[in-house]
Amino acid sequence: MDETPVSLTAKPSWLLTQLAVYAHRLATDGFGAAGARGYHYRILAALNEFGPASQAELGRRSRMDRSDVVAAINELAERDFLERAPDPGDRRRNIVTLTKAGGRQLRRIERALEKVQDEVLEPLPATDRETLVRLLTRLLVHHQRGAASAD
Amino acid sequence: MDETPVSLTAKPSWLLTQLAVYAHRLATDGFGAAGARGYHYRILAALNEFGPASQAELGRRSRMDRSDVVAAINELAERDFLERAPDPGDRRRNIVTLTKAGGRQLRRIERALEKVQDEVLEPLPATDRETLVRLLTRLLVHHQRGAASAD
DNA sequence: CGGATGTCAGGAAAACTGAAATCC
DNA sequence: CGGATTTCAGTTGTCCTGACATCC
Repeated sequence: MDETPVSLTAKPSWLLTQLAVYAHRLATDGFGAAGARGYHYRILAALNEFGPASQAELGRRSRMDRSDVVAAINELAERDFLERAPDPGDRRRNIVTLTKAGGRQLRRIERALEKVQDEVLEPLPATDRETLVRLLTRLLVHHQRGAASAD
Repeated sequence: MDETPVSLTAKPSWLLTQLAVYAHRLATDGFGAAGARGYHYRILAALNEFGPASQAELGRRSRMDRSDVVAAINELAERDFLERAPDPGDRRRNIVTLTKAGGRQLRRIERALEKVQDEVLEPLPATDRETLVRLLTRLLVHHQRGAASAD
């Protein structure tokens, strides 16, 4: 059980692939500890960030397919984490709203994710963590623009 | 089709989740363009980085389950991208070796991934890209240590 | 009519579990 | 014996496609 050979000349693609696998494993554990899965977190977080929305709009904001939104919302509604009501102004749509229990569940998931985060970012000092978050934010803002909306 | 509402106060977990989905989508496209998938890339890259290895060792280095290594190696061997020979010193093991065609396939995949990378990193200037890669490298080196080896 | 929405059926790739046979 | 390796069978969660009925 000796040291792992770690290549320092590895391509960024390899870096990202390996880190993504590792982070995904930890995140899955975090979701499980909160009695949830990734789709649940993304729906709840989108509702909390941007307020009530139609299912299609939720799909855009959380980068989920509409068909998967249906299933996830069914599961969340069954546990009273959100409410689904017909839109009086547009009979095609359902307006999805976060409930108080849903807010509590979201905070539970976020606490689990913060643990995961600390674990992943453990080798970096605080300033570097901030730098990393700042860079990732810029990436997301750029790529999110024009991906959703049209409500 | 107006602007997407982008929250700048979003939690890092939300950031990472969204970016991971986006990057995964692009990476899948890249793999497809090269006639491969993620598991193939990870096996080929691990062979190229660290040289011939047993299947179990390959699984550790590429963070793959041993059972998935079997299937991926079957598919790669069928296309002559690698060779699987019994280890004369340990009859439990197969020694997997990258072929010339496998090296070419790896470079094809890497070219596709570089395109994806440029697309993802597009909003960042060169210095910020270097910073990001440096931070990610530090994370991977830290988390890789003690995850594999024992050959 | 085109376009958006909600819904359902199903597929592909990834990550994982459990078990068996073989060998050190 | 315990432990490692290869292999197979099967499960779960994610991402995606195609289709349909409904409504703007």
